[in-house]
Amino acid sequence: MTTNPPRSINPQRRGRVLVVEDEPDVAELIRYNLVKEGWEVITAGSGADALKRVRDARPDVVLLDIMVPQLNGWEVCRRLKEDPDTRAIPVIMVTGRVEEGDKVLGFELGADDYVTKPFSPRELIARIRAVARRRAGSEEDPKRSLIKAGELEIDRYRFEVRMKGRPVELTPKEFELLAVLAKTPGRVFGRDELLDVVWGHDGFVEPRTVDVHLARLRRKFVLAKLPPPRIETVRGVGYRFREPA
Amino acid sequence: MTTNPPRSINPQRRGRVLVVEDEPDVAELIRYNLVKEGWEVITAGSGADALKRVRDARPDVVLLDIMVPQLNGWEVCRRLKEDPDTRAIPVIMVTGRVEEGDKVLGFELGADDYVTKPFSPRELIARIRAVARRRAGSEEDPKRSLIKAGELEIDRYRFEVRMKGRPVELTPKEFELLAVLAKTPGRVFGRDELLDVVWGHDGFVEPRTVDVHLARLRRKFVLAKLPPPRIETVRGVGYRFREPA
DNA sequence: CTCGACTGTCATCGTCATGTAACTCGCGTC
DNA sequence: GACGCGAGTTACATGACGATGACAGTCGAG
Repeated sequence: MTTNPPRSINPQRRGRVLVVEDEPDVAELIRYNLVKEGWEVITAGSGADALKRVRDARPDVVLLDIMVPQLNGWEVCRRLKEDPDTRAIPVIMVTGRVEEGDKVLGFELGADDYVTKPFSPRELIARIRAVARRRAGSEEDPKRSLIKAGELEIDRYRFEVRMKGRPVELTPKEFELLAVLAKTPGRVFGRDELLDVVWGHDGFVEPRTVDVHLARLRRKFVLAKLPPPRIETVRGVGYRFREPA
Repeated sequence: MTTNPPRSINPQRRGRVLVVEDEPDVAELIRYNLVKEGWEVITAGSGADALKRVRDARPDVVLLDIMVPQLNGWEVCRRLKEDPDTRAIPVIMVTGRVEEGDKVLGFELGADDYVTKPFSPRELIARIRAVARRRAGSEEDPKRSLIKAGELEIDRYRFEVRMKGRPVELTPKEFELLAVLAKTPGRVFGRDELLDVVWGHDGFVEPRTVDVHLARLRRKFVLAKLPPPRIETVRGVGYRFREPA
């Protein structure tokens, strides 16, 4: 895909992206890459401006830097998600640093995805495509961040996991790991892959660390006298969540 | 082991990295750390040299210092990304300064990531891993990861093989062997060829080892009371997966 | 500041995947 | 039938890999 040489300019209309970014260099960089991929790009330099542009330009995706003047990214996101009229528009947050709390906070406020600086153009495109596709497919589910697998329920919205109806307290990393695995049952995730998805791209972490977190995850279920989630180890490859089938 | 040197068995094969760096000390430091992690490292001391090495050594990742003689890093990156033949190879820029403008420029030229000096070995490894993995993933269509041959299904996505709908547990080598053979039915693969594809170019393995793995492969099907896959032995030549025709 | 929660890394240990040699078997030719 | 070659099979040593426990560092709450 990335190696499509004969792609002409604007091969197909992909949609409209609102880029909220106060730093002109970065904004221009993003615009350049998006336009090259066939997206229509509009920009806003401040939070207040962003809200205005959303209303009159109705973008398909909002790319939202956290540190913008007038209204910060969190606030803009919150307001967008409050308004029934704009709630359905996917928001991708752009953060300069990965702070654990931020990630949780972001999801609570309804952000649909995250990118942390520095990011590669490829990554950015991929995420925009993903959320845009998600919206196109199922128009309504900001609240369907609820994953069910047999007796297991994972509620991203509340940051809560229940097994047989009983809640299990997990740390952010454990939670994310479980959520990612359970979201695509049967699929095997390599350690590096999990690091990418869960830790993001700023984490310089040993792949083995994944093991440790999974061990802790499993133990918490056992200590709560509950059956642990069906996370299987695929030796030499990675981990997988067993399908309920 | 009587006929083999006692050591030099690579712990794990990760891939090949081209390090473009004119300062020998730095280059050596990087090499040391990468080799320790199981990477194969080749080096280039100038931009012109780098381009040459990329063409004949086909690295999986290029680590590119900006300030190298003859052609600077930007230029090397631009040329790599211009050539359809090398465009897909991920490039990580190494910059001495934290200039925002540099980052932008780097991305416009197609760099996939960058690190700024001074960087920790860990960070370097993490980024190389991430970028290499991303490329490996993006090359293949997830739908095409499913191979079907009669009653046999090979699902790379789940790392699972099913015969008549029933899963058969295989080790990585067995899985890879079966997948390679089944992907091109009818075609005869020599042992050396299979070693190349499945084992990679690193460790030197006896060709007869292929036999052993195939034997284990077949046995696993028999033990599962399932018909073994139609892998035929072509005496004096190699093996072939019989077409379902 | 102290405490505790969370996280990342390392060392250790048991298990299993892997590579190799040795032996057996089948199939051809003389 | 003896022989030779190549493939199937078995047995075994090795070390790669994953689970787990211990420990240190970080961060935020109080």
